[in-house]
Amino acid sequence: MPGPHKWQQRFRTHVSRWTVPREVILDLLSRTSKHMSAKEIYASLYKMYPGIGLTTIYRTLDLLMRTGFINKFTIGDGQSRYEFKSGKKKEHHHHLTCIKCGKIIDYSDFMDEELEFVKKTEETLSKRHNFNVLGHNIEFYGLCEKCK
Amino acid sequence: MPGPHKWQQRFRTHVSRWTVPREVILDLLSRTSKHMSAKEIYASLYKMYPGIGLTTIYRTLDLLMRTGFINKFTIGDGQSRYEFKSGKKKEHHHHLTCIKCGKIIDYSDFMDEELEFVKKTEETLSKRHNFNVLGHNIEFYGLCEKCK
DNA sequence: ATATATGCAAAGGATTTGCACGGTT
DNA sequence: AACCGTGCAAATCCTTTGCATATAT
Repeated sequence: MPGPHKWQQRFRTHVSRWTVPREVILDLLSRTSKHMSAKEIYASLYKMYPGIGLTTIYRTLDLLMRTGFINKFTIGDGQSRYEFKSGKKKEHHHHLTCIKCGKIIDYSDFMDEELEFVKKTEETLSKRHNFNVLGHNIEFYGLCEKCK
Repeated sequence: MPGPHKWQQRFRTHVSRWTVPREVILDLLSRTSKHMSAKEIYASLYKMYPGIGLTTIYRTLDLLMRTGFINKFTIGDGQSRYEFKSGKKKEHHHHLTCIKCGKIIDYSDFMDEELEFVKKTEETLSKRHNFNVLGHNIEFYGLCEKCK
């Protein structure tokens, strides 16, 4: 078990045990800007941490999503993808996906209007439906330059 | 093969052959307000049209999505869901999902702001990335009243 | 010491593919 | 007649579950 870590505190208060798999998975996601699938995370971690199991990755990702550390989304290619929720406005983005070749483009323009729209919607949905809103996914899809 | 149908024309110009499975699937989706999965569509059609295959349903849904008749989306329970794109403002909606029990709430409020936001985003994304934007999915997720 | 997390193997499901037959144009 | 669409069965692929072991607190 590595030494003290920046998330350990927050993690303990929300969840429970701070373990190596949980640290390395969260650490990996916080460092990449990619939308990683469970398999990709597995492949990436295997180098540093052979012996880690895919099952643990799925379980940890689910836990991290439920506790608000990461976002989960699906973009039609059959596998779920995950990304770190940084909280920094800069790093927040949405997706534009090609339904033919699977290409994903991140965009983070219009954030001022979008942010306002999203915030307002979240608040109202929370109240109206008594939901604890944890996150959102906004996706536009279509055919990219090459595929259309 | 049923008689002439309201979509036949539009379908032919965009796609190709007008067949029974294609008609019944599109017809079913146009009549329901549910977010149906392939399996549910299969079960629903089986009564009227025994002998239809699940494979055909998947292939037809994919075709209908690619040609802009329906929307496809996923909400975390592992299966894709489909809904008719009516074009009518009233019927347009987005989703609020509980990540624990899987409950889906449709909401169609804020449509004026949202519509403007969506339209503007679509236009800009189309230009900037040279995309043919076919649709969008906006989802908020969290814990519902019972699960939080 | 005790409750929780992990890893492996197997199970479960959704979706896709190959191929011969049938239906549209 | 030619080509496209369909249906079945098998194959794939992602994700979840059962259970014995290892680990955090």
